Amino acid sequence: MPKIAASERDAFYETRRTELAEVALSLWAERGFDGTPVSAIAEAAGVSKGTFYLYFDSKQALLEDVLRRYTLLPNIQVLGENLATVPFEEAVRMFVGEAWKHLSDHRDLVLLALRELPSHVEQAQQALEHVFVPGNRLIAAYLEARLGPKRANEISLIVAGRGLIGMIIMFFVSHELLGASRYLPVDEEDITSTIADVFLHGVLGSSEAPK
Amino acid sequence: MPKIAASERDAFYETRRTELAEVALSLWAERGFDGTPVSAIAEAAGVSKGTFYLYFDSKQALLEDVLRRYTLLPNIQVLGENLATVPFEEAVRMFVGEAWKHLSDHRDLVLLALRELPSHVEQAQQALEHVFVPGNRLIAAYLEARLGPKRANEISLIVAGRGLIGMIIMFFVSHELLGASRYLPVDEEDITSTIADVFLHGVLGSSEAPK
Amino acid sequence: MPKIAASERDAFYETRRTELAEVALSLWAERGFDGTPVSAIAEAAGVSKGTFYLYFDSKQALLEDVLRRYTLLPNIQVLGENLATVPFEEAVRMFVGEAWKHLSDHRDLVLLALRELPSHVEQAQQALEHVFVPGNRLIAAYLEARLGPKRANEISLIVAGRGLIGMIIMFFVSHELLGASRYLPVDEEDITSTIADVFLHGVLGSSEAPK
Amino acid sequence: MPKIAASERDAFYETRRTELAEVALSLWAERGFDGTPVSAIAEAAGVSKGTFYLYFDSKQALLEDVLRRYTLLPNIQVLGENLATVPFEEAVRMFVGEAWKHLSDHRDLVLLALRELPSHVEQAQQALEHVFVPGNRLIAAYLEARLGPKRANEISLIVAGRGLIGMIIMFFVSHELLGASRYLPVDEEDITSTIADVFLHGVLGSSEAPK
DNA sequence: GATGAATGAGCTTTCATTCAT
DNA sequence: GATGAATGAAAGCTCATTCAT
Repeated sequence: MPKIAASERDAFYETRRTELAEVALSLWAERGFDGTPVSAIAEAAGVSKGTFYLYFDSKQALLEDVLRRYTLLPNIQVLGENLATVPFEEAVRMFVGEAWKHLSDHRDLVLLALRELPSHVEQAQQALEHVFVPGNRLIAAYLEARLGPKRANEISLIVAGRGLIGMIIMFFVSHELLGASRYLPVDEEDITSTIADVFLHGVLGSSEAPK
Repeated sequence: MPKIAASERDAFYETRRTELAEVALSLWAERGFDGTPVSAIAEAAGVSKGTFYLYFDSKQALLEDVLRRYTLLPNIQVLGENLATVPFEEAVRMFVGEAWKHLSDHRDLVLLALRELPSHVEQAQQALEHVFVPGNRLIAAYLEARLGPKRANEISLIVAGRGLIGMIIMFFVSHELLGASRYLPVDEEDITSTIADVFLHGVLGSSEAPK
Repeated sequence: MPKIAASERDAFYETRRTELAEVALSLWAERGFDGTPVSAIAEAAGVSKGTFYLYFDSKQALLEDVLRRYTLLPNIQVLGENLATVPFEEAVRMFVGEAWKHLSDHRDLVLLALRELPSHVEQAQQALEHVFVPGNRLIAAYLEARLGPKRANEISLIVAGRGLIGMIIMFFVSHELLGASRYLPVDEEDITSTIADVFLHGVLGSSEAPK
Repeated sequence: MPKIAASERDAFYETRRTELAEVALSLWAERGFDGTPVSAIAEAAGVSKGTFYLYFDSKQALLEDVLRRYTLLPNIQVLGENLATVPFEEAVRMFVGEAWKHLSDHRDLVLLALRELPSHVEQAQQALEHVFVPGNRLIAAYLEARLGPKRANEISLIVAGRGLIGMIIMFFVSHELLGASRYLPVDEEDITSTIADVFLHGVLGSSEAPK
C-alpha cells in the first residue's frame, strides 16, 4: 500500500518536473542548452543527477517539454478580443505594451528561443506553424478590418504586422539582453509610445514635409 | 637569415587566420559553436588540428576573433554619406534595401550572433559600444536633421531608428532563417517597400481615419 | 504475539525468494545477468525494487542462490536406478532421451550457466564437485558394470561418459540456442538415436571396414 | 609533411588495433564483454581511454572486429586436405588431436564465444552460417566418403560429426575452464584416444556383448 | 612550421542500493 | 513488511588541448 495517495504523489511528481523545467529554462537562457550540463540543472534544483532522470527521460526530452510548456505567444487570441472593442490607436498602444510585458515575463524563454532556434529549425517549424504564422495572420486581419481594403492594397499588412513585432523584439533584446539602455538611456514609456507612434503615423507623423 | 621576409611571413600568418576564421564562421552558423569540434574547422580549412593551435590559442580565442573581425554594421558611416544627398523618402528606402542586403551578405554572422551573443554578453558589449550605439546615434542624428526638432520632441528618434533596424532584422530572421515565407509568401520587393512605407507614414498612411 | 506463526512467515519468505529466483532465471537467460536490471526482476515478479532487497542482499546474492538452487543434473541417481534393470543398449537410448529432455526442461538454466559460469568459476566449482564429478563417476561405474573390466582397460570410461554428455549438450545448444536446424535440418528422433548409436557402436558400426 | 611514411604509420595503426584486440579478448574471456569497461582494456594495453577510441569506433565495434579477426575454425579445409590421404582411423585421431589443440590455442576466444553467443545470437548466426554449418557439412561429407552410403543410411552423419565436435568441446570446457581434472584426473593422451575410440567403435568396441 | 597520436576532463545516461515513509 | 524516490558510482563516448616527431 502506498503511503501517499496516488493523486498526491502525481502532484509531487508534476511539481518536481515543473521545478526542473523552470530551473533548466533559466540556466539555458544564461548558458545555452549545450553549455548546461544536466548536473548543473539537477544541482540548481537541489537534487542529484540521478534524480533528474526520474523525471525526464533525457536532457533532450526536457528541452521538448520546456518548449511545449512555455509558448511565447499563448494569449494572442485573448489579446485580440480585448482589442476589438478599443479604438485603433489605443489598441495599438495597448498591444505594444502587452507584447513588451509578455516578452519581459518570458525573458528566459525568449533568450532560449533566440539561442536555440537556429540549431533546432525543425522543431522551430512547429512553433512557427502554430504560433508565429497564425499570430501574424490575426494581426494582419485585425489591421485590415481597421484600415480598410484601400490601405491593404498599398502595403502588405502581413509585413506591417510582423514589422511591429520586430520593433518590439528588437527593443526587448537591446534593452534586456544587451543592456543598451546603459549607453542610450531611453524611458521605457518612450519606447512603447514611440513604437506605437511610428507604427501608426510613421516617422513623418501627421505629414510634415521632410527636408 | 630567415628564408621569408618577416612581412611576408606575417602576411601568410594573417591569411591562415582569416581562412580559419571564415571556415569557422560558416560551420558555426550551421552547427553552433559547441556543436562544431575544432577538428571539423581544421579539416574544413585543410590543415591539421595541431596547426589550428599555431594560429589561435584556443577555440574560444577564435570565437572572440571572429566576433571582433566581422561586425554586422561596418559601413553605416559610408552609407550615411551616400544617403546625405538623397531625398528623405528615397534615402529610407535605400537604407532598408542596403541593410537587408547587408544582412543577407552576412547570413552566417547573424546566425552566429543570435546563438552566441547571449553567452558572450561581455564581448557583445564591445560590439554594442562601438557599433550598435554609434550607429543608432548616427541614424537618430540623420532623422533629426531631416525631420526637424519638432518631431524629435514628439517621438524618440533613437527609438524610431532602432525600431527600423528591428523591423529589418525581424524580416531577415523570419525569411531567411525560419523560412516563414513558405507559410506566408511575401514578395521580397513588398518587404522592403512596406517596411519603408510603414516607417515613413505609419500603417495609417497619409492620414486616413481608422475605424 | 505475531499475527502469523513463524513457520508460516518463513514459508511465505521462501515462496517469495523462489518466485524472484524463477523470474530472475528466465530474464537472465534472455538478456544476461548484466543486461537485466534489478528493477526488471522486481517488476516481473510484481514487487517493488525495495522489496527485492528484503529477500536478497544483492543482485549478486540472487545469482548465487539461483546457481545453487537449480542444478543441471539433479536426478541422475534416480535415472541410474531406473536404468539398472534395463538392457544396456536400451538404457543408453533412454539416458540420451532423458538427458535431452532434462536440458530442454531447464533451457533457461543452461543459457544462464553458459553465460555466467566463466565469470563465476569459484561458484561453478561447487556445482562441479557436487554434481558434475559424482555424476560422471556414476556413469563411468555404470558403464564399467555393463562393459566389463576388459573394455574399461582399453578406454577411459570417465572420458566416454563425459563424451556422451558432451554430444548431448552440443546438440542441445546448436539446436535450441543457435537454431542450427534451420541450416541443417535434422529430425529430433535422428539426433537421439544417432547419438546413442555412435556412442554404442561408433561410426563404424558393427565392423564394416572403412576405406 | 608527415614525419613517418604512410605505410609505417599504417603498420603502427594495425599493431595498435591488434594489441587492443588481443588484450580485449583476454579480458572478455575472463570477465565478460559487459563486465569489462573500455577503461580496463585501454589500461591493460597501456593507453588511455581516449586513445582506445582512436582505434575503434566503439566497444561494440571492437567486439565485431575481434569476432571477425579470430574465427574458431579457420583451417578446417586445410585439415581436411591433410586427412584425405591418411587411413580413416588415424585421420579421426589426428582430427581430434588437432581440434583439441586448436581450442587450446584459442582458449580466450572459446570462452568469449561461449559467454556471449546467447546474447549475440544474431551476430552468431553469421559465424554459424559461415563456419559451423559448412564445417559440419565437410565432416559429414568426409565421413560418408569413408564409411560408404550404407552406414550413411543407418545414422545421420551430420549428427555424428557434430557429436564428435561436442565431445571435444565438452572436454575442453571441463578441462580448461572448470578444472575438472583436479577431481577426475585423466591423462590428456587418454582423452583424445578415448574420444577417437568411442567415436570410431563405440563404447562396445569391437562387438563384445554387454550384460 | 606542421602533424596527428595521445590524453583526460567532462558529458549523458544507467542502475544497484539505501532509507524515510 | 512494502514502497519507490533519491543517490552517486561508474559506464561509454567526445573533444579541446598538448607535444614528440
